[in-house]
Amino acid sequence: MKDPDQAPRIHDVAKLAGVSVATVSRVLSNPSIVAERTRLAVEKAVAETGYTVNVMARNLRQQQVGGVLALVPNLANPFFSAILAGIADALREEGLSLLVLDTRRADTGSATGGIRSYLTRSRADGLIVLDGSLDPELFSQPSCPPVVQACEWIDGLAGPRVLADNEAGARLAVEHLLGLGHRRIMHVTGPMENTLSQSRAAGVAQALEPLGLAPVARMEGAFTLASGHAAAAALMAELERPTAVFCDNDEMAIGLMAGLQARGLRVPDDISIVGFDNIEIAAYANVPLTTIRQKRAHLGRSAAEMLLKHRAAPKLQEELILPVELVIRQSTAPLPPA
Amino acid sequence: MKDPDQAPRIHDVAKLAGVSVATVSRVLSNPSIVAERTRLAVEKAVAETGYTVNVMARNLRQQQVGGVLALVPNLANPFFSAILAGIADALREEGLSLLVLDTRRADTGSATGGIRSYLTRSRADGLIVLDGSLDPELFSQPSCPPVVQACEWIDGLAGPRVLADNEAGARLAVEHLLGLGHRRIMHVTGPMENTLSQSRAAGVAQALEPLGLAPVARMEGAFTLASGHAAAAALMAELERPTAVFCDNDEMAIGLMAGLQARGLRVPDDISIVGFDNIEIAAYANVPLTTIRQKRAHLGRSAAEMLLKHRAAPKLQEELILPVELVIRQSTAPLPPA
DNA sequence: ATTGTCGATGTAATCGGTTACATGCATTGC
DNA sequence: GCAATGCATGTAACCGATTACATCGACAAT
Repeated sequence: MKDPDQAPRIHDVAKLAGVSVATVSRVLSNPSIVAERTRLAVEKAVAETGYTVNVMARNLRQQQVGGVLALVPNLANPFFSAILAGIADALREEGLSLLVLDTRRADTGSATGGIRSYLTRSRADGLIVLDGSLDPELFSQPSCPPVVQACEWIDGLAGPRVLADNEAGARLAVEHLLGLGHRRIMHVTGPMENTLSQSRAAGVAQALEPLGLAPVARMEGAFTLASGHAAAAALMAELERPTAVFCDNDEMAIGLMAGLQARGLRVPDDISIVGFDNIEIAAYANVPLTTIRQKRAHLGRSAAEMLLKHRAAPKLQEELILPVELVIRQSTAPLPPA
Repeated sequence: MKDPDQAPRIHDVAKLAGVSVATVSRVLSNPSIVAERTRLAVEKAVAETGYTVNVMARNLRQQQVGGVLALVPNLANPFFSAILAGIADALREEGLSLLVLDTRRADTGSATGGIRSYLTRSRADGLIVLDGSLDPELFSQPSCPPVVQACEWIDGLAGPRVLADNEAGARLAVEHLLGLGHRRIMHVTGPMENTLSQSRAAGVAQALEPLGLAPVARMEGAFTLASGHAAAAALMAELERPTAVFCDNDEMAIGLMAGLQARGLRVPDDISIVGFDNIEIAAYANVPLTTIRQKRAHLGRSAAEMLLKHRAAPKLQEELILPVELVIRQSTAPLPPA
């Protein structure tokens, strides 16, 4: 060994074992085709040198990166990190690693820096897009690896998707309220340019239309605690005060609940609230929150699995819709007699 | 162009521009040393072919990966994802990408698969370790890239660290309770093998000792809502019921609060509660939570910056301790006269 | 006129593996 | 005895960039 500080290369192992580099490579990647004697000698040499393959060199030769890039709007948001955990799980099982890019902070503008420079086959073997607000044109370059959209989706971007059944979820939530006798229902939405908000609004309409109803009020929030809290003021200002509220996510529901309680309303006695997502804290809120369960880790896992499938089979246009379910807790109650 | 489906290589651009590959490379990486005429011709050829560099090839040649790996115990935990967001931020500014590995799910055992195979220079230019429960021996291989520990730390692993001031935080929390007149104080800890829990326990002791006091009860939780909730039962069972509780994180504080309220105790009238972390929801809890603010994104950013610094300068043993502060809300009140 | 310097560019080695193809040897069939 | 077959292994091309070194022309100094 010339320079003991340098990491050993395959050449060093080959020399020590008295075989060629090809044989060493074969022992590492496909041991069954090399003779037992040779294999043992090579394994011994590997152990003695402490050799590990240089992943970059292998990747270059094999024309693959060994990793998948997830584009998330906000990495700090637990909603997305739960999905990421599912993605990471599925990838690890395939020996792939997870790269993460926070799209809201990264610069979309310049062609050199920014998101665009990550969207190439030489950086990732595939893309999982969790941000529905991106420009579909970003993914149109020929060098762009296969894409799977998850959770949110981009209008004008074809290709495989995996989504929760947002319409059904919103419908379930509102039907639950209707079943309790509520008729004056408010809807606190996410940003309406968001595809998620749009399909939840559609679900709300589907539940109300058969009765000839519509939401008595609608407020556009931002999926944040603060915007839910702000909705409390809007609600109090309504002439015909709603008796129930459906919020597009649990954070807004919790923010709203805090805001209403601060104003002296009791949940569920004075007003019923339903959220969406079933985040962990929903069960531990002041008044445990009735909500729609959405399996986020499972959604992430499914997205990763779909990506791996599509890497092999060419791009069929697949759409996987995951079921959701209603979790009844204590934030909803029958409409009291007038 | 022989095969229009193939991504163009630097060779193709060179031919189109009528220059050598070296010149193209120089235009891309160090434009100032090539003549204006040539540069423009190359840039035109780049635009026409839609060329983008092959990152794998560049990385192999330059012996760097262009990415940093974060080891997190649980990716779905918002506590860590906020730190990750800070890390991602700092890395992006340097043109590095973020790789994430969930250490609890990955297999630590086998030498081939598992965490070990990620801890090599050919996979990441550096490591940010957020999991204090890992075996220090993992990082002792010569091929292991530079490591910075953040938030938690590993006993027996030297090297740079960035931490919140856990001792001071716990001390502040308890001193706040003492200042309100409380003397019977319970401590709900994280797992005691966790270095974080240990230093918070030390801070608690520092605050109590001058008065000759000790926690009247201590319960070991798991940093989860559920374990906080479980602590409520333990608390009620105490003969000398505490008048105040310090919880090692906000999740346990919120779980505890829910559990106590379900048992008819009022916060803060019957009992005061302090958390740690100042997670977003702390302000929107049923009773807004008094807690210790810890800037998690900033902590992540500092860790990344420290890593980048140590990549250049050799390994000085640096330890950065970030200040924390007390945020007083409504879950704490003066001890009522007996 | 000759030499030296400098800036711009080209040539080719290099990073560290994988793998198509070639080779050599032993076994088998005729 | 000789060709055919097959297994184990070696040789060298290849992945696609970067960059040390060589080259060349123009211009300045002697």
